[in-house]
Amino acid sequence: MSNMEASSPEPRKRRGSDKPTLKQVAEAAGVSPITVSRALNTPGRVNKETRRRVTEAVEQLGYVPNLIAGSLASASSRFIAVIVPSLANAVFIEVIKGLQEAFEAKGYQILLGNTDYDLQREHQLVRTFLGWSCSGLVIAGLRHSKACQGLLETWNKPIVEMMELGKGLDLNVGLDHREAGACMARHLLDRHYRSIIYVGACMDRDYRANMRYEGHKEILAQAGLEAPIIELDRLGSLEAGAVALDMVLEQCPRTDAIHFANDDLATGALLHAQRLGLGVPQDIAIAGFNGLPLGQQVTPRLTTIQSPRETMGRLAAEQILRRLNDEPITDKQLNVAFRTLIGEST
Amino acid sequence: MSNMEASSPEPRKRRGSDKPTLKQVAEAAGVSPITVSRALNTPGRVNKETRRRVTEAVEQLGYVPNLIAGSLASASSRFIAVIVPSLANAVFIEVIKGLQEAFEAKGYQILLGNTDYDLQREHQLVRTFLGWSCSGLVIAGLRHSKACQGLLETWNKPIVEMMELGKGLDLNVGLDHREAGACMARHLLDRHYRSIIYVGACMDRDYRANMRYEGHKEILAQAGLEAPIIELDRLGSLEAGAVALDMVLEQCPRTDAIHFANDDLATGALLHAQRLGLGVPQDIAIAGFNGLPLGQQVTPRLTTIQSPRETMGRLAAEQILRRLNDEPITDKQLNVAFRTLIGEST
DNA sequence: TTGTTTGATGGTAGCGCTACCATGTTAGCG
DNA sequence: CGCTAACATGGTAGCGCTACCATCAAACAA
Repeated sequence: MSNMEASSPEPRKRRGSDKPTLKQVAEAAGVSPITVSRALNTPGRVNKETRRRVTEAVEQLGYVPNLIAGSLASASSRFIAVIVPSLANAVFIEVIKGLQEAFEAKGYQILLGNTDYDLQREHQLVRTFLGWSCSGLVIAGLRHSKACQGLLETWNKPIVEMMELGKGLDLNVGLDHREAGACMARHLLDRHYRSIIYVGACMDRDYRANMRYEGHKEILAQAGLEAPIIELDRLGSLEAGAVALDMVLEQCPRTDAIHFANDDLATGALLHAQRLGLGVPQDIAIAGFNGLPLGQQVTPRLTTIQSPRETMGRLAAEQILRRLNDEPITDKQLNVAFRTLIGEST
Repeated sequence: MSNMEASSPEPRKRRGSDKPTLKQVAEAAGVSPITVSRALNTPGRVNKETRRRVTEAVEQLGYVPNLIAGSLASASSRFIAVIVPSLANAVFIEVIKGLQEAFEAKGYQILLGNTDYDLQREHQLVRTFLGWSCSGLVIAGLRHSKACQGLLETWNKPIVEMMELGKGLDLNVGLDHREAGACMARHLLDRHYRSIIYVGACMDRDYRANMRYEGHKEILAQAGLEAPIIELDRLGSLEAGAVALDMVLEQCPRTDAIHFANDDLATGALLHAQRLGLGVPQDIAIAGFNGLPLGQQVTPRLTTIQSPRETMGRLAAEQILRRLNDEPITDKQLNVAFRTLIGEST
């Protein structure tokens, strides 16, 4: 009567947690698993009474749907990959906020990746995120490594490249950095500054700051002026701005205006000028880029360019969502407008 | 010869993308799928030559592992859920940075959720994240809705509740807000301020600010002083700080010191005082909480309390990682030290 | 020799869910 | 009354991967 397998009465100890599954909910509710699935995902397609029984069973068992299994079966995960070069920069944080709000409202979950301005790391992140069957991808910048570019080209889901303007892989939401730099340069010339220096931080990596410098340089050239530049080899911060001011005062004492690559640097310099007893703008004028709240609260208020950060995030999200819902996209390339904020610092 | 099924020669059009799978890599490399899996996940367990053939096939096919399938099969996802009340606050951003760096280095991916200080939303996020089979959870605060608490209690993976100190569900990393508030109150008394007002923002939601107020109140009471408080009904910001200063000047003109719930408010007030031509600290002293860089760059420097934000994130991550690696945990409750930064604003 | 360990590989059987098709039931229509 | 459409539900067959066990050869000890 006993057989050879008697020593192993249970089929086999398997992996997996002991959490209730859809099947158990189905049994408890007296329906088939597929009906439970429908009751949870497309309630409209299920009879009201059945739905009630299902929700009851869910509550009673404390069932939490296994989203991983669902994603595998449906080959889509409601993840949106977001890849930015830095979290230290308030600009990206605000863009992310815009993205987060727009996507969360539609039930998408953001997977956040941070490249630290390293294209190798960017490629790695893209690979990983593709592995999660993301529904879409938002990435900062138009420049990627060749391998990464190839990976993205064959990926047939919506992609937004943001922050800068240009023709990219798929969708694009950005602002014209060259024009922004030119704009501020024009303003400084209008105010009769003639010895203008540009100060940036890590511009080999933050190449968008370099694009602004190009615009700046072009305008100065048209006015027959040189466009000297100082590059710091540390990321922008208030402290770095203070250091930069010292460098300018020492190396180019006749400078009458500094065009900073961002508000952190500019505000740091402005506060440092106060400590040094320098008048802004009488002794030296200071301009920034981004329009962070900070710059608008110091005295004198910082002249800067308001970049629409949350808006950029929101627009990027809307473009992706439009694609995902098969809605028409009128313009694959969105030029987000910026605004010049004239403070008293110039 | 023909049969009834002839009209459907192919088995059936199935879902799923056309991306290469592990199986195809295995065929290309002339090994079994399981060997490919091992070659990718535990290269040490595979012969060197076999490994080479596999990597070659991977490269050639452009294979990207489907992490969703892997997670389902292994019932673990290398996701870490991180739930914070707000992304608008620089404090949480820095904590997240600390978490991100520590987890990313070990190959974990953060799933970020934002409750907007809403316990209902928190519960919803926890449910969703549990559905992703996260390996661990980091959540801000010790207070959760009852349902959420229940869900977490039965979840047998590492949890860190952070930001505040106390006995929680599992692990805890935080600072003693009551003591921090007391500390600053003592400092203000030392400096002979006697008419001290506390100013907070949305303290029903930001209850940790309230804990600091409790500490503040206790110290003042010991000195026989009242502890008046003004609560703003908007979140902390530079602008809100300016508004708050106006309120204090109007409602309690004899105030000689303001203890703000955070640096944003305090710095906003400080800058506004300058605009009004008020001397800080001669006319009014100002103190904050957090030790954000901003407050250390204004003149006078802000007196504040340095909360170890990135450290808190890093420590939280380390606790989780220790659990995940079955390393011993000496203390389930970590009290992160804070430091009083005395500026010239008091 | 025989037994035991180690190293490399493979086969089987799911993980928990949803896409796809099929079925039955009721309503609507000429 | 037959025919179609709409609704409600169920069965089957995977999604792409890994846990678990088994196998087989080579190495080594007794």
